[in-house]
Amino acid sequence: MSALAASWAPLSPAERAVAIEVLMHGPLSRGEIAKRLDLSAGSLTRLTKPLIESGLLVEEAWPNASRPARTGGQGRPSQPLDIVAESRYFAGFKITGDAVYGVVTTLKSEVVAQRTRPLGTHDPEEIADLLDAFVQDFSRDFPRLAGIGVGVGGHVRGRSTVVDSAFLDWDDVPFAELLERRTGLPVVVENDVVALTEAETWFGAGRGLDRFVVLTIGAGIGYGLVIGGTLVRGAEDGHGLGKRWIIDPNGPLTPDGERGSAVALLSIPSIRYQVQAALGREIDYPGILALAASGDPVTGRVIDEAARGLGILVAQIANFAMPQKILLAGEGVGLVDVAGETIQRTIAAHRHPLADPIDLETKVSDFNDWARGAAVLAIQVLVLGKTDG
Amino acid sequence: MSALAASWAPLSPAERAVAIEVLMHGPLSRGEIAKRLDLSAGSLTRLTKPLIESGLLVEEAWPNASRPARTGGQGRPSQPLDIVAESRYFAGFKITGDAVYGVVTTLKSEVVAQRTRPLGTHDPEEIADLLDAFVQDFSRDFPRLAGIGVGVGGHVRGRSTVVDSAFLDWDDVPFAELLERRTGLPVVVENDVVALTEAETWFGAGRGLDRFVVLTIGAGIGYGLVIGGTLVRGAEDGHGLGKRWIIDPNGPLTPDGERGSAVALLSIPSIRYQVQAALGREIDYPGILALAASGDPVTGRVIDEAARGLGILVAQIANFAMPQKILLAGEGVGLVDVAGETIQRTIAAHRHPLADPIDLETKVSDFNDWARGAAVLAIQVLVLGKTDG
DNA sequence: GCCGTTTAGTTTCGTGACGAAAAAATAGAG
DNA sequence: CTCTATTTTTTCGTCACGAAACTAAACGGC
Repeated sequence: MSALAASWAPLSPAERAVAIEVLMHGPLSRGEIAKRLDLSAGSLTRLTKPLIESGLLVEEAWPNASRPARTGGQGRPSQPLDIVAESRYFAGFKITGDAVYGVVTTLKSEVVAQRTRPLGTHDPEEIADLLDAFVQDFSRDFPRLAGIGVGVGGHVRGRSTVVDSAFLDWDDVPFAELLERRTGLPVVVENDVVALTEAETWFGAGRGLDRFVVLTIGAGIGYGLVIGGTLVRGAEDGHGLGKRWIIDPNGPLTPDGERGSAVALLSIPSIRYQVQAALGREIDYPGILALAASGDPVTGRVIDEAARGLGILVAQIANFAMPQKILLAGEGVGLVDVAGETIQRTIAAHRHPLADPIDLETKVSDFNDWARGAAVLAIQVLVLGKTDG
Repeated sequence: MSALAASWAPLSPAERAVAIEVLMHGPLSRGEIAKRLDLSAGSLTRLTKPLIESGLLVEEAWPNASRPARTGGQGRPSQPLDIVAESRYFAGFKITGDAVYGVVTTLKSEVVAQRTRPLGTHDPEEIADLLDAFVQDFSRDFPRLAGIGVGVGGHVRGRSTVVDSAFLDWDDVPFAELLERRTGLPVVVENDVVALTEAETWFGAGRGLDRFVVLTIGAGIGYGLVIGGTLVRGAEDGHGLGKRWIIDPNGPLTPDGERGSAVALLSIPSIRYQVQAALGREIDYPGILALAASGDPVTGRVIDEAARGLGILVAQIANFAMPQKILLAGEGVGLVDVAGETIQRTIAAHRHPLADPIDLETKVSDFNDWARGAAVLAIQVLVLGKTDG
């Protein structure tokens, strides 16, 4: 069984399309898949056979005794196919400057285990050792680990090499190779925002949407644009777009980012920097939000400015990309709870009153969600052979 | 010959890809096309044969006596193929509220004739009659007219029906049908900005670029975004995006567009409205630009505000879409000549100093360029069977 | 309970697009 | 004139696909 599952043949383009369709849109009968992919019924018999034999798909089994209420029609009942979520497990990691976050997910991207460890070093070899230890650990519970995805803040080339990463101080580190040598498993390395956006597009808030934007607020500002269901790749991925994204030329100046940039206004370190400079003492981000919510004027001013900046950013994105949905994610979205009204008011001021309202979703995400995003990348690349990017 | 050329079989997807490759990237040998499209040499022999027989392509003939200097190599010389530009002619029209602009182009989108006529009515039937007269006229000089493209400001459905057009006061007019009935030629109707953007992507400033933006300034503001070499279509096409595009919530209020919107700041009617209100007399757009250039303070203030608005707009587009090039087109680009410095300064203020400089191209375009864009759409749809959109 | 009806899925067969490889064409070099 | 290099053509085998006939599995009417 494990040996059989291990020998998944590389999928043909048509098989891949079938697998993705089932993975993204739940159980589907052959006929339904045929309609969606514009193929003949005969082709679907042909395409699904090897996928079922290899264990990637199963015919959905009804409870032996009674079937679910028929949908009314007569005729032979359709036979929905579904992904065997547990046929393979994937490890996903998010590496920050301070810690490593690891998760194990099924093929359907459900997290079944997670673990965190602080990082005492930025040395690639040592971090690879640490991740290897994670993987060995995970392997005990999930022997059928099929691949590893790694997300880092920074620019990644060829899904394998970290070209540069400010948080880690890396420069052209072939991290996929380092980790593959240790674990013997295939490794996919990608920019963290790219990974999170892909994950949300396939399994999260952006599922099935044609146009979709992910905006992350955390140590930096991340931006992922999906058009036609596909992530738009650009040279700017992981290049600190947010540092250059000037929202207000007269805005605050902070150590990170240009004056008035998205990073300077919105990122957690910049907000802490501003508040701490004003208060004259150390305070963490949740503390700042609590202070602002309780009416503290100094903190409130900083948060208010951040909220206005976010409103402008969202309005600009909405104006240019016209996404069906904008997802705010990252560790800094608590801002929305505290200053949601200011954000909405600012958005309204920069949009036509008759323009379509923006579907703005906020997802309180932690670093494990980033790790899950990396695991989704591994699923895409390793199981389905998705190659672009 | 004419009969043969008239019977171009519909192209298969692979043939279409070959035709488009040759059309867009000049004369190419079979081997070169094979490399670009990732096909085998044998396939190229197969695919090019019917295209040559149908007269769409030719083997480039060298001057009989002497060949051009060989590229150095030995071996059988390659045989470049080229589009027969004159094998078919296309008519393109731009309909404004005041006039109809018509051109005739070759397959390579070279304009070989053009004509203008003022419009005394907005009645669809009468305008169709007028266009029919144009076509009859053009047909005398270019009997091999193969199709007609029509560009209108407004929202167009299915490349055939004008859903609404503010300038013409049309509402669900099946204009393609009206014109096809009269001329007997296939007609493609499309939003004018879409047509211009496609034309510039295929044959103009955006040729071969992956990311490209067209921003038009005229009676309104138009925005065309090309990603991955393909125009991004959205529900907003022709829906007056510029009216809602708020640049400065405290900006001027004019009859068109929302206060401080792109249209209110930049469009020709809005600029004229502002200047005329201030001067208390009628003045045309070139006159305004001349006044501003000569240092008139009243006009200068309006133009300055427009220039700053344009700078912000360009900076936002650059930040968000990261295009390799932004093309400013339309009848209102004269603004750039007069206030180029202000525009550049404003762009710089809203961009990081280290961000890649923006490749900003200005094209002084008149209505005939819009008409040419419509002809390009007809080429895409009618000859090459491009169906999306 | 048997039989038509209906819908889902399978099998068979023919077509067509493609690549691999051999062959032909066409040039320059010696 | 022959050899070699390069492009193009031809030939042939493979494979993916759709059409259509066929089988499977349900329901309802009698």
